[in-house]
Amino acid sequence: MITEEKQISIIIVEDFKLTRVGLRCALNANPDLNVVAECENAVDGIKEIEKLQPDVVLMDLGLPVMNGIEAILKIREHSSDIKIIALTSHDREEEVVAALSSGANAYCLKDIDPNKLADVIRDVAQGVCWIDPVVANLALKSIPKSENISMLTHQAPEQARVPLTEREFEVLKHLVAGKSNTEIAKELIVSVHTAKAHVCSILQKMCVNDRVQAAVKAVKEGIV
Amino acid sequence: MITEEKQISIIIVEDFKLTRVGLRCALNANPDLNVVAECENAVDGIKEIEKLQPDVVLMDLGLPVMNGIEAILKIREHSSDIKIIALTSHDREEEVVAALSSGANAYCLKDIDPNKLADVIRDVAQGVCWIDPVVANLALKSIPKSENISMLTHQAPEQARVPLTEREFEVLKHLVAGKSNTEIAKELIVSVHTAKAHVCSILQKMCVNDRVQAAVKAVKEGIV
DNA sequence: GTTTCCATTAGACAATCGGGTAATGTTATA
DNA sequence: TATAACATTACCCGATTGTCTAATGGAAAC
Repeated sequence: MITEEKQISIIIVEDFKLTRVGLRCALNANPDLNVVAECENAVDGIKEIEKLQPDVVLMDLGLPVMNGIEAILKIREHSSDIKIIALTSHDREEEVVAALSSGANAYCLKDIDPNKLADVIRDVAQGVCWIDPVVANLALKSIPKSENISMLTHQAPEQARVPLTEREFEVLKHLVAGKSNTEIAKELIVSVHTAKAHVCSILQKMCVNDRVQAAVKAVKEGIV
Repeated sequence: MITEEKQISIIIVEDFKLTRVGLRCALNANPDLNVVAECENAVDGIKEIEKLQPDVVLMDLGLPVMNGIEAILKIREHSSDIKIIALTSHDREEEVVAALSSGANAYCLKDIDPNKLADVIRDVAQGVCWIDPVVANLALKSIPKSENISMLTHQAPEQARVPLTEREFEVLKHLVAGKSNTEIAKELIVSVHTAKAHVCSILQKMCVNDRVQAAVKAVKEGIV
Protein backbone atom coordinates (compact mmCIF):
# COMPACT_ATOMS: atom_id res chain seq x y z
CA MET A 1 0.00 0.00 0.00
CA ILE A 2 2.75 2.41 0.89
CA THR A 3 4.82 2.93 -2.19
CA GLU A 4 7.57 5.49 -2.46
CA GLU A 5 8.33 5.79 -6.10
CA LYS A 6 8.79 9.54 -6.11
CA GLN A 7 9.84 12.21 -3.73
CA ILE A 8 7.44 13.73 -1.25
CA SER A 9 7.51 17.52 -1.37
CA ILE A 10 7.24 19.28 1.97
CA ILE A 11 6.70 22.82 3.16
CA ILE A 12 7.61 23.76 6.70
CA VAL A 13 5.76 26.56 8.47
CA GLU A 14 7.44 27.31 11.78
CA ASP A 15 8.45 30.53 13.45
CA PHE A 16 11.59 29.41 15.24
CA LYS A 17 14.46 29.47 12.82
CA LEU A 18 16.38 26.86 14.75
CA THR A 19 13.53 24.39 14.64
CA ARG A 20 13.01 25.14 10.98
CA VAL A 21 16.60 24.43 10.10
CA GLY A 22 16.59 21.35 12.26
CA LEU A 23 13.52 19.99 10.55
CA ARG A 24 14.89 20.66 7.10
CA CYS A 25 18.20 18.98 7.83
CA ALA A 26 16.58 16.00 9.44
CA LEU A 27 14.09 15.52 6.65
CA ASN A 28 16.39 16.19 3.71
CA ALA A 29 18.63 13.45 5.01
CA ASN A 30 15.95 11.15 3.59
CA PRO A 31 16.33 10.80 -0.16
CA ASP A 32 12.59 10.42 -0.66
CA LEU A 33 11.73 13.59 1.21
CA ASN A 34 12.21 17.04 -0.23
CA VAL A 35 11.68 20.23 1.72
CA VAL A 36 10.72 22.69 -1.00
CA ALA A 37 10.09 25.72 1.17
CA GLU A 38 10.28 27.03 4.72
CA CYS A 39 8.18 29.86 6.04
CA GLU A 40 8.37 31.67 9.33
CA ASN A 41 4.76 32.79 9.38
CA ALA A 42 1.36 31.62 8.25
CA VAL A 43 0.80 34.29 5.61
CA ASP A 44 3.94 33.43 3.72
CA GLY A 45 3.20 29.79 4.31
CA ILE A 46 -0.19 29.96 2.67
CA LYS A 47 1.27 31.79 -0.32
CA GLU A 48 3.99 29.23 -0.81
CA ILE A 49 1.59 26.37 -0.36
CA GLU A 50 -0.76 27.71 -3.03
CA LYS A 51 2.16 28.27 -5.35
CA LEU A 52 4.10 25.07 -4.84
CA GLN A 53 1.27 22.65 -4.04
CA PRO A 54 3.37 20.42 -1.81
CA ASP A 55 2.39 16.91 -0.83
CA VAL A 56 2.74 17.59 2.87
CA VAL A 57 2.76 20.67 5.08
CA LEU A 58 4.36 20.71 8.50
CA MET A 59 2.38 23.36 10.33
CA ASP A 60 3.45 24.71 13.65
CA LEU A 61 0.38 25.57 15.70
CA GLY A 62 2.01 28.19 17.87
CA LEU A 63 2.62 30.82 15.26
CA PRO A 64 2.31 34.52 16.03
CA VAL A 65 -0.30 36.76 14.36
CA MET A 66 -2.14 34.11 12.39
CA ASN A 67 -1.88 30.87 14.25
CA GLY A 68 -1.62 27.42 12.82
CA ILE A 69 -5.27 26.52 13.12
CA GLU A 70 -6.34 29.60 11.23
CA ALA A 71 -3.76 28.76 8.63
CA ILE A 72 -5.08 25.22 8.29
CA LEU A 73 -8.59 26.54 7.77
CA LYS A 74 -7.32 28.91 5.11
CA ILE A 75 -5.45 26.15 3.32
CA ARG A 76 -8.47 23.88 3.41
CA GLU A 77 -10.59 26.53 1.71
CA HIS A 78 -8.74 25.90 -1.48
CA SER A 79 -7.30 22.45 -1.33
CA SER A 80 -8.23 19.17 0.19
CA ASP A 81 -5.45 17.12 -1.34
CA ILE A 82 -2.55 18.62 0.54
CA LYS A 83 -1.79 16.70 3.69
CA ILE A 84 -1.23 18.74 6.80
CA ILE A 85 0.71 17.65 9.86
CA ALA A 86 0.04 19.80 12.90
CA LEU A 87 3.19 20.31 14.93
CA THR A 88 3.20 21.57 18.45
CA SER A 89 5.25 21.48 21.59
CA HIS A 90 2.42 21.10 24.02
CA ASP A 91 -0.73 19.05 24.32
CA ARG A 92 -3.66 21.32 24.95
CA GLU A 93 -6.81 19.38 24.35
CA GLU A 94 -8.75 22.10 22.58
CA GLU A 95 -5.85 22.56 20.21
CA VAL A 96 -5.71 18.91 19.25
CA VAL A 97 -9.38 18.72 18.45
CA ALA A 98 -9.42 22.11 16.78
CA ALA A 99 -6.49 21.23 14.56
CA LEU A 100 -7.95 17.93 13.45
CA SER A 101 -11.44 19.28 12.91
CA SER A 102 -10.01 22.18 10.97
CA GLY A 103 -8.46 19.85 8.47
CA ALA A 104 -5.15 18.57 9.79
CA ASN A 105 -4.36 14.97 8.85
CA ALA A 106 -1.93 14.30 11.64
CA TYR A 107 -0.79 15.66 14.97
CA CYS A 108 2.78 15.43 16.18
CA LEU A 109 4.56 16.72 19.22
CA LYS A 110 7.85 18.41 18.49
CA ASP A 111 9.86 16.05 20.58
CA ILE A 112 9.25 13.32 18.04
CA ASP A 113 12.26 11.40 16.81
CA PRO A 114 13.32 12.80 13.43
CA ASN A 115 13.37 9.40 11.81
CA LYS A 116 9.95 8.68 13.17
CA LEU A 117 8.75 11.99 11.78
CA ALA A 118 10.01 10.94 8.37
CA ASP A 119 7.99 7.75 8.68
CA VAL A 120 4.94 9.71 9.69
CA ILE A 121 5.36 12.02 6.72
CA ARG A 122 5.48 9.03 4.39
CA ASP A 123 2.34 7.63 5.97
CA VAL A 124 0.49 10.89 5.93
CA ALA A 125 1.45 11.54 2.32
CA GLN A 126 -0.49 8.36 1.57
CA GLY A 127 -3.46 9.72 3.45
CA VAL A 128 -2.96 8.07 6.80
CA CYS A 129 -4.25 9.82 9.88
CA TRP A 130 -1.51 9.73 12.53
CA ILE A 131 -1.89 11.09 16.02
CA ASP A 132 0.82 11.28 18.65
CA PRO A 133 0.41 8.91 21.60
CA VAL A 134 0.28 11.76 24.08
CA VAL A 135 -2.84 13.20 22.51
CA ALA A 136 -4.33 10.19 20.74
CA ASN A 137 -6.80 9.56 23.53
CA LEU A 138 -8.00 13.14 23.45
CA ALA A 139 -8.64 12.91 19.75
CA LEU A 140 -10.41 9.58 19.98
CA LYS A 141 -12.54 10.74 22.86
CA SER A 142 -13.77 13.65 20.80
CA ILE A 143 -15.31 11.32 18.26
CA PRO A 144 -18.97 11.20 19.13
CA LYS A 145 -20.51 7.85 19.98
CA SER A 146 -22.54 6.77 17.04
CA GLU A 147 -26.09 6.95 18.23
CA ASN A 148 -26.91 3.79 16.36
CA ILE A 149 -24.10 1.49 17.36
CA SER A 150 -26.69 -1.14 18.00
CA MET A 151 -27.55 -1.05 14.34
CA LEU A 152 -24.02 -2.11 13.61
CA THR A 153 -23.84 -4.67 16.32
CA HIS A 154 -25.83 -6.97 14.13
CA GLN A 155 -24.80 -6.35 10.57
CA ALA A 156 -26.34 -3.61 8.53
CA PRO A 157 -27.27 -4.34 4.95
CA GLU A 158 -24.45 -3.37 2.66
CA GLN A 159 -25.84 -1.01 0.09
CA ALA A 160 -23.76 -1.88 -2.92
CA ARG A 161 -22.72 1.60 -3.92
CA VAL A 162 -22.09 2.10 -7.58
CA PRO A 163 -18.66 3.63 -8.11
CA LEU A 164 -18.32 6.92 -9.96
CA THR A 165 -16.24 7.05 -13.10
CA GLU A 166 -13.22 9.32 -13.23
CA ARG A 167 -15.05 11.87 -15.30
CA GLU A 168 -18.04 11.86 -13.02
CA PHE A 169 -15.69 12.39 -10.13
CA GLU A 170 -14.29 15.47 -11.82
CA VAL A 171 -17.77 16.79 -12.40
CA LEU A 172 -18.65 16.10 -8.79
CA LYS A 173 -15.78 18.22 -7.58
CA HIS A 174 -17.00 21.16 -9.62
CA LEU A 175 -20.53 20.52 -8.49
CA VAL A 176 -19.44 20.64 -4.86
CA ALA A 177 -17.73 23.93 -5.62
CA GLY A 178 -21.18 25.25 -6.43
CA LYS A 179 -20.67 25.57 -10.15
CA SER A 180 -23.58 25.45 -12.54
CA ASN A 181 -23.81 22.93 -15.34
CA THR A 182 -22.77 25.63 -17.78
CA GLU A 183 -19.71 26.48 -15.73
CA ILE A 184 -18.79 22.84 -15.31
CA ALA A 185 -19.09 22.35 -19.06
CA LYS A 186 -16.85 25.33 -19.70
CA GLU A 187 -14.33 24.07 -17.18
CA LEU A 188 -14.13 20.61 -18.72
CA ILE A 189 -14.39 21.95 -22.25
CA VAL A 190 -17.46 19.95 -23.17
CA SER A 191 -21.02 20.88 -24.05
CA VAL A 192 -23.62 21.63 -21.45
CA HIS A 193 -25.41 18.48 -22.49
CA THR A 194 -22.44 16.41 -21.46
CA ALA A 195 -22.17 18.11 -18.12
CA LYS A 196 -25.84 17.53 -17.52
CA ALA A 197 -25.53 13.89 -18.50
CA HIS A 198 -22.73 13.40 -16.00
CA VAL A 199 -24.60 15.18 -13.24
CA CYS A 200 -27.65 13.07 -13.94
CA SER A 201 -25.56 9.94 -13.73
CA ILE A 202 -23.94 11.11 -10.51
CA LEU A 203 -27.29 11.74 -8.88
CA GLN A 204 -28.49 8.27 -9.74
CA LYS A 205 -25.32 6.54 -8.61
CA MET A 206 -25.26 8.44 -5.35
CA CYS A 207 -28.94 7.74 -4.80
CA VAL A 208 -29.88 11.36 -4.29
CA ASN A 209 -32.54 13.58 -5.78
CA ASP A 210 -30.66 16.76 -6.58
CA ARG A 211 -27.24 18.35 -6.74
CA VAL A 212 -27.50 19.81 -3.27
CA GLN A 213 -27.88 16.38 -1.73
CA ALA A 214 -25.04 15.12 -3.88
CA ALA A 215 -22.77 17.94 -2.75
CA VAL A 216 -23.62 17.49 0.91
CA LYS A 217 -23.14 13.74 0.72
CA ALA A 218 -19.83 14.20 -1.04
CA VAL A 219 -18.58 16.60 1.60
CA LYS A 220 -19.83 14.51 4.49
CA GLU A 221 -18.23 11.37 3.16
CA GLY A 222 -15.06 13.20 2.36
CA ILE A 223 -15.00 12.33 -1.31
CA VAL A 224 -13.91 15.71 -2.54
CA MET B 1 9.95 8.23 21.50
CA ILE B 2 9.33 4.88 19.93
CA THR B 3 11.52 2.43 21.76
CA GLU B 4 11.48 -1.29 21.20
CA GLU B 5 13.28 -2.80 24.12
CA LYS B 6 10.89 -5.67 24.69
CA GLN B 7 8.49 -7.77 22.67
CA ILE B 8 5.01 -6.61 21.90
CA SER B 9 2.41 -9.27 22.71
CA ILE B 10 -0.47 -9.60 20.31
CA ILE B 11 -3.80 -11.36 20.24
CA ILE B 12 -5.57 -11.91 16.93
CA VAL B 13 -9.34 -12.15 16.78
CA GLU B 14 -10.44 -13.16 13.32
CA ASP B 15 -12.89 -15.70 12.04
CA PHE B 16 -11.17 -16.77 8.83
CA LYS B 17 -8.53 -19.30 9.66
CA LEU B 18 -6.51 -18.46 6.60
CA THR B 19 -6.31 -14.80 7.49
CA ARG B 20 -5.48 -15.74 11.06
CA VAL B 21 -2.60 -17.94 10.05
CA GLY B 22 -1.41 -15.38 7.56
CA LEU B 23 -1.36 -12.68 10.17
CA ARG B 24 0.48 -14.81 12.68
CA CYS B 25 3.16 -15.83 10.21
CA ALA B 26 3.64 -12.33 8.93
CA LEU B 27 3.85 -10.84 12.40
CA ASN B 28 5.97 -13.51 14.05
CA ALA B 29 8.55 -12.94 11.36
CA ASN B 30 9.31 -9.80 13.33
CA PRO B 31 11.45 -10.62 16.35
CA ASP B 32 9.89 -7.83 18.39
CA LEU B 33 6.34 -9.01 17.80
CA ASN B 34 4.84 -12.00 19.50
CA VAL B 35 1.42 -13.41 18.70
CA VAL B 36 0.38 -14.98 21.98
CA ALA B 37 -3.08 -16.13 20.98
CA GLU B 38 -5.50 -16.42 18.10
CA CYS B 39 -9.25 -16.59 18.44
CA GLU B 40 -11.88 -17.27 15.87
CA ASN B 41 -14.70 -15.52 17.67
CA ALA B 42 -15.24 -12.57 19.94
CA VAL B 43 -16.24 -14.55 23.02
CA ASP B 44 -13.04 -16.57 23.10
CA GLY B 45 -11.16 -13.43 22.19
CA ILE B 46 -12.41 -11.52 25.18
CA LYS B 47 -11.55 -14.40 27.50
CA GLU B 48 -8.03 -14.69 26.16
CA ILE B 49 -7.53 -10.96 26.29
CA GLU B 50 -8.57 -10.80 29.93
CA LYS B 51 -6.30 -13.70 30.77
CA LEU B 52 -3.21 -12.79 28.80
CA GLN B 53 -3.42 -8.99 28.88
CA PRO B 54 -1.71 -8.46 25.55
CA ASP B 55 -0.22 -5.16 24.44
CA VAL B 56 -2.17 -5.10 21.22
CA VAL B 57 -5.34 -6.74 19.91
CA LEU B 58 -6.01 -7.18 16.22
CA MET B 59 -9.78 -7.20 16.07
CA ASP B 60 -11.65 -8.17 12.96
CA LEU B 61 -14.86 -6.19 12.73
CA GLY B 62 -16.76 -8.64 10.59
CA LEU B 63 -17.11 -11.42 13.13
CA PRO B 64 -20.22 -13.55 13.28
CA VAL B 65 -22.49 -13.60 16.34
CA MET B 66 -20.79 -10.92 18.39
CA ASN B 67 -19.14 -8.52 16.01
CA GLY B 68 -15.95 -6.60 16.48
CA ILE B 69 -17.49 -3.39 17.71
CA GLU B 70 -19.43 -5.14 20.42
CA ALA B 71 -16.23 -6.93 21.36
CA ILE B 72 -14.30 -3.67 21.57
CA LEU B 73 -16.92 -2.21 23.88
CA LYS B 74 -16.68 -5.30 26.08
CA ILE B 75 -12.91 -5.11 26.21
CA ARG B 76 -12.98 -1.45 27.12
CA GLU B 77 -15.25 -2.17 30.06
CA HIS B 78 -12.32 -3.73 31.85
CA SER B 79 -9.19 -2.32 30.38
CA SER B 80 -8.10 0.88 28.82
CA ASP B 81 -4.42 0.07 28.46
CA ILE B 82 -4.75 -2.60 25.84
CA LYS B 83 -4.39 -1.14 22.38
CA ILE B 84 -6.94 -2.27 19.84
CA ILE B 85 -6.48 -2.24 16.11
CA ALA B 86 -9.73 -2.60 14.18
CA LEU B 87 -9.27 -4.73 11.09
CA THR B 88 -11.75 -4.84 8.29
CA SER B 89 -11.98 -5.54 4.63
CA HIS B 90 -14.37 -2.79 3.71
CA ASP B 91 -14.78 0.87 4.43
CA ARG B 92 -18.26 1.54 5.67
CA GLU B 93 -18.41 4.94 7.22
CA GLU B 94 -20.54 4.07 10.20
CA GLU B 95 -18.21 1.25 11.05
CA VAL B 96 -15.13 3.44 11.11
CA VAL B 97 -16.66 5.95 13.44
CA ALA B 98 -18.30 3.30 15.58
CA ALA B 99 -15.06 1.38 15.99
CA LEU B 100 -13.06 4.43 16.97
CA SER B 101 -15.68 5.80 19.30
CA SER B 102 -16.04 2.39 20.90
CA GLY B 103 -12.44 2.38 21.90
CA ALA B 104 -10.30 1.23 19.00
CA ASN B 105 -6.94 2.93 18.73
CA ALA B 106 -6.38 2.26 15.08
CA TYR B 107 -8.22 1.24 11.95
CA CYS B 108 -6.63 -0.85 9.21
CA LEU B 109 -7.94 -2.35 6.03
CA LYS B 110 -7.00 -5.96 5.54
CA ASP B 111 -5.17 -5.33 2.33
CA ILE B 112 -2.43 -3.57 4.25
CA ASP B 113 1.11 -4.64 3.58
CA PRO B 114 2.24 -7.04 6.34
CA ASN B 115 5.40 -5.11 7.01
CA LYS B 116 3.41 -1.93 7.23
CA LEU B 117 1.06 -3.63 9.65
CA ALA B 118 4.02 -4.51 11.82
CA ASP B 119 5.00 -0.86 11.83
CA VAL B 120 1.50 0.15 12.73
CA ILE B 121 1.46 -2.31 15.60
CA ARG B 122 4.67 -0.85 16.94
CA ASP B 123 3.21 2.64 16.70
CA VAL B 124 -0.08 1.70 18.24
CA ALA B 125 1.62 -0.16 21.07
CA GLN B 126 3.13 3.21 21.96
CA GLY B 127 -0.31 4.78 21.92
CA VAL B 128 -0.37 6.24 18.45
CA CYS B 129 -3.70 6.60 16.73
CA TRP B 130 -3.32 5.28 13.17
CA ILE B 131 -6.07 5.33 10.59
CA ASP B 132 -5.92 3.85 7.12
CA PRO B 133 -5.83 6.36 4.25
CA VAL B 134 -9.02 5.01 2.77
CA VAL B 135 -11.04 5.92 5.82
CA ALA B 136 -8.94 8.66 7.41
CA ASN B 137 -11.10 11.39 5.97
CA LEU B 138 -14.23 9.79 7.34
CA ALA B 139 -12.73 9.61 10.80
CA LEU B 140 -11.47 13.18 10.74
CA LYS B 141 -14.78 14.46 9.43
CA SER B 142 -16.54 12.95 12.40
CA ILE B 143 -14.59 15.07 14.83
CA PRO B 144 -16.96 17.87 15.70
CA LYS B 145 -15.91 21.43 15.06
CA SER B 146 -14.99 22.92 18.38
CA GLU B 147 -17.56 25.58 19.01
CA ASN B 148 -14.86 27.82 20.38
CA ILE B 149 -12.53 27.52 17.46
CA SER B 150 -12.73 31.27 17.24
CA MET B 151 -11.10 31.42 20.64
CA LEU B 152 -8.06 29.81 19.17
CA THR B 153 -8.21 31.82 16.00
CA HIS B 154 -8.12 35.47 16.87
CA GLN B 155 -10.12 36.10 13.74
CA ALA B 156 -13.58 37.64 13.51
CA PRO B 157 -12.73 41.21 12.55
CA GLU B 158 -11.94 40.36 8.96
CA GLN B 159 -15.04 38.33 8.17
CA ALA B 160 -17.73 40.37 9.90
CA ARG B 161 -20.24 37.73 8.95
CA VAL B 162 -23.87 38.59 9.23
CA PRO B 163 -25.56 36.13 11.57
CA LEU B 164 -28.51 34.13 10.35
CA THR B 165 -31.84 34.55 12.07
CA GLU B 166 -33.44 31.58 13.75
CA ARG B 167 -35.88 31.14 10.94
CA GLU B 168 -33.17 31.32 8.33
CA PHE B 169 -31.26 28.73 10.27
CA GLU B 170 -34.25 26.41 10.10
CA VAL B 171 -34.51 26.96 6.40
CA LEU B 172 -30.81 26.31 6.02
CA LYS B 173 -31.14 22.93 7.69
CA HIS B 174 -33.81 21.90 5.22
CA LEU B 175 -31.76 23.33 2.39
CA VAL B 176 -28.79 21.21 3.43
CA ALA B 177 -31.09 18.22 3.47
CA GLY B 178 -31.56 18.85 -0.23
CA LYS B 179 -35.15 20.00 -0.04
CA SER B 180 -36.62 22.29 -2.67
CA ASN B 181 -38.16 25.63 -1.80
CA THR B 182 -41.57 24.08 -2.19
CA GLU B 183 -40.70 21.30 0.22
CA ILE B 184 -39.18 23.70 2.70
CA ALA B 185 -42.31 25.82 2.55
CA LYS B 186 -44.48 22.80 3.18
CA GLU B 187 -42.27 21.73 6.08
CA LEU B 188 -42.40 25.12 7.76
CA ILE B 189 -46.04 25.64 6.85
CA VAL B 190 -45.47 28.85 4.96
CA SER B 191 -45.87 29.84 1.34
CA VAL B 192 -43.22 29.16 -1.27
CA HIS B 193 -42.63 32.85 -1.49
CA THR B 194 -41.56 32.94 2.11
CA ALA B 195 -39.21 30.05 1.71
CA LYS B 196 -37.68 31.71 -1.31
CA ALA B 197 -37.26 34.96 0.57
CA HIS B 198 -35.42 33.19 3.36
CA VAL B 199 -33.20 31.28 0.98
CA CYS B 200 -32.39 34.48 -0.85
CA SER B 201 -31.46 36.13 2.42
CA ILE B 202 -29.34 33.15 3.44
CA LEU B 203 -27.39 33.26 0.21
CA GLN B 204 -26.60 36.91 0.69
CA LYS B 205 -25.63 36.58 4.32
CA MET B 206 -23.42 33.59 3.62
CA CYS B 207 -21.84 35.34 0.64
CA VAL B 208 -22.52 32.52 -1.78
CA ASN B 209 -24.12 32.38 -5.20
CA ASP B 210 -26.44 29.43 -4.93
CA ARG B 211 -27.91 26.89 -2.57
CA VAL B 212 -25.29 24.28 -3.34
CA GLN B 213 -22.53 26.55 -2.11
CA ALA B 214 -24.60 27.43 0.92
CA ALA B 215 -25.13 23.76 1.75
CA VAL B 216 -21.48 22.88 1.29
CA LYS B 217 -20.35 25.83 3.36
CA ALA B 218 -22.82 24.95 6.09
CA VAL B 219 -21.60 21.38 6.24
CA LYS B 220 -17.94 22.31 6.13
CA GLU B 221 -18.32 24.84 8.90
CA GLY B 222 -20.35 22.42 10.92
CA ILE B 223 -23.37 24.71 11.24
CA VAL B 224 -25.96 22.04 10.66
C1' DG C 1 -15.40 -9.98 -33.20
C1' DT C 2 -18.95 -8.86 -30.42
C1' DT C 3 -20.46 -6.86 -26.36
C1' DT C 4 -20.26 -3.76 -22.75
C1' DC C 5 -18.99 0.51 -20.63
C1' DC C 6 -17.91 5.25 -21.03
C1' DA C 7 -17.83 10.03 -22.86
C1' DT C 8 -19.90 12.81 -25.84
C1' DT C 9 -23.62 15.51 -28.11
C1' DA C 10 -28.47 16.93 -29.05
C1' DG C 11 -33.39 18.57 -28.50
C1' DA C 12 -37.23 19.16 -25.79
C1' DC C 13 -39.92 19.89 -21.56
C1' DA C 14 -41.73 20.61 -16.98
C1' DA C 15 -40.13 22.09 -12.74
C1' DT C 16 -37.36 24.79 -10.02
C1' DC C 17 -34.34 28.53 -8.88
C1' DG C 18 -32.62 33.21 -7.93
C1' DG C 19 -33.27 38.10 -8.34
C1' DG C 20 -35.97 41.94 -8.66
C1' DT C 21 -39.61 44.97 -6.20
C1' DA C 22 -43.19 45.76 -2.93
C1' DA C 23 -46.44 45.30 0.66
C1' DT C 24 -48.17 43.75 5.39
C1' DG C 25 -48.09 42.48 10.26
C1' DT C 26 -45.40 41.38 14.47
C1' DT C 27 -41.98 42.09 17.82
C1' DA C 28 -38.30 44.02 20.08
C1' DT C 29 -35.39 47.88 21.35
C1' DA C 30 -34.31 52.58 21.78
C1' DT D 1 -43.86 55.93 20.66
C1' DA D 2 -41.04 55.32 16.96
C1' DT D 3 -37.76 52.95 14.58
C1' DA D 4 -35.70 48.90 13.17
C1' DA D 5 -35.54 44.08 12.32
C1' DC D 6 -37.91 40.06 11.09
C1' DA D 7 -41.42 36.92 8.98
C1' DT D 8 -44.67 36.74 5.73
C1' DT D 9 -46.87 36.99 1.12
C1' DA D 10 -47.15 38.17 -3.81
C1' DC D 11 -45.93 38.68 -8.89
C1' DC D 12 -42.76 38.56 -12.78
C1' DC D 13 -38.98 36.86 -15.50
C1' DG D 14 -34.87 34.90 -17.22
C1' DA D 15 -31.80 31.23 -16.18
C1' DT D 16 -30.99 26.75 -14.52
C1' DT D 17 -32.06 22.03 -13.43
C1' DG D 18 -33.20 17.24 -14.02
C1' DT D 19 -35.16 13.77 -17.02
C1' DC D 20 -36.14 11.78 -21.26
C1' DT D 21 -34.91 9.64 -25.70
C1' DA D 22 -31.41 8.91 -29.10
C1' DA D 23 -27.23 8.69 -31.45
C1' DT D 24 -21.96 8.26 -32.15
C1' DG D 25 -17.18 6.85 -31.38
C1' DG D 26 -13.59 4.83 -28.57
C1' DA D 27 -11.80 1.53 -25.42
C1' DA D 28 -11.75 -2.45 -22.74
C1' DA D 29 -13.36 -7.14 -21.84
C1' DC D 30 -15.12 -11.48 -23.19
